[in-house]
Amino acid sequence: MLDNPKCNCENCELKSLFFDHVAPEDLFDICEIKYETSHIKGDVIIKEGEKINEFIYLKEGLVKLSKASSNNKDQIISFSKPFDFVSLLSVFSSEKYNYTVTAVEDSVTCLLDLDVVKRQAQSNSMFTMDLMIRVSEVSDKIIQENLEIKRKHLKGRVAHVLLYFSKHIYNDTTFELPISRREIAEYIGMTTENVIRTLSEFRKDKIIKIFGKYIEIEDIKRLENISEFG
Amino acid sequence: MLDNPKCNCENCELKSLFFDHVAPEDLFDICEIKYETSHIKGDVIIKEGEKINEFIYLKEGLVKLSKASSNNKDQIISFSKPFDFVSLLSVFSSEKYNYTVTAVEDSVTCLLDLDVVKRQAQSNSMFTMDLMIRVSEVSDKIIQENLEIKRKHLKGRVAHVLLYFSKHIYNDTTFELPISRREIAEYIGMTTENVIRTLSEFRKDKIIKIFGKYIEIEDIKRLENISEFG
DNA sequence: CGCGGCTTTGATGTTCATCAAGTAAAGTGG
DNA sequence: CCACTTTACTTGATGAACATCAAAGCCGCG
Repeated sequence: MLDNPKCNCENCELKSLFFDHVAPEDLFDICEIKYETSHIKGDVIIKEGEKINEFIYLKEGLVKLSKASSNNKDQIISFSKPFDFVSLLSVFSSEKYNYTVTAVEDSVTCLLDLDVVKRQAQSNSMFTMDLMIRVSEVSDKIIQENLEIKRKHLKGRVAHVLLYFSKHIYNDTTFELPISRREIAEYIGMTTENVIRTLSEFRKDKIIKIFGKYIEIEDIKRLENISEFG
Repeated sequence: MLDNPKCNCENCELKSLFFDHVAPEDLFDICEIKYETSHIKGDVIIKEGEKINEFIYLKEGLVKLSKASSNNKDQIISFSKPFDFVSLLSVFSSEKYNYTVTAVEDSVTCLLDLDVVKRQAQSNSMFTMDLMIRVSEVSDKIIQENLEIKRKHLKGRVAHVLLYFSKHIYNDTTFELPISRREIAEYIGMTTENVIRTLSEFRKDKIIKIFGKYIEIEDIKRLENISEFG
């Protein structure tokens, strides 16, 4: 029964994140109703204000969490890859999504009916405990990251973002920036022009190399120094 | 048994927040080991870095949640009164407290042994669900509040803080500011001098009256306008 | 009483946003 | 596939917003 070709949740690498403490037969029920969706870069996965009907989690890719502000300016709250999941945020405290989630790389999400998940949560305390720990971790990360950025100036913030993608997302000193200069600006709360100026300055100072969206960190020590004290 | 004079949790006005779904006998066990503590204004209730041994919640008063930054500057993350509880944040995702909690008004906290609470959480899914909803709400509030502040300029931020205390904390257009000008600055990410200048400006423009820590909002419409667009 | 922290105001300089203008890249419809 | 349009990127010049420095009065507390 668990070999049902439609249901490969047993082998899902994310299973242990949420479903370690769910009985196989319950997992099968959940799995039966799941819905996997592919999104290409730029796709809006969740729109703020929409009613929450599903429990959504990210299987592959990279997404941004944002909120529309006045005069069509967005604020980017955080980025998430699989394993540090985001749609958790509103799911248990609100009827509607408070934030928009957009794919910044091609992504795959898995949708579960929220009522089924809630039912499971109400009857299976170990599962609920797992969820709560996740919710707590995700929130904590966002709050801490925002504090970090807040206490820095322009250069420190740009350096911070570069190091964030290098260390936390790509594990490489060379990577393709998945977002535009404007999105960096929306994330760190500065203007696009000043983000560009700062990147150019880092280039002139031989701290990074820039080829369009491709970034190569040449002098990570100095970048870390700027992030910390600049 | 539930009339045990040492155990008045049955009548605690916070009971329904966390303990609606806890069986009376379990509640009694939890209650037996509880520890109520009074703190005067300025007392540090939780220090960042300390090991988390208790589940702490605020019964009375007002506290601030902060984090020490470099060169002895603090960043204030949020304020909490009873019912929107804060120590929840780290409790389930970390071994140690990530933030410092300080009383900004005389406060009373109730401490429960964390293991006992965790044991309850692991066996009582409705209780865990209640907790999770709380964690989710608290985090969401903090994130949203920080976004609001971030998108505003100096004047808008100061106006925002005044309205925050007026509307969310005191429900009155006249109130005593529980925090110093410096703490306002630490909360909104500006300098003390500029906070003071802005308050003085509001006074000159007859938007507020200032008597030391006492604030009287004279023209709330304009203050709201400044908060929104200033 | 005097010391340290909080508050206040002014003068000055730095950081950053805004405006402008041009180039490159990427999507769009015929 | 090419002309067209839009969006992203880049640099410079200017001014506004804000931090920093300085100095003085105030208040509470040991």
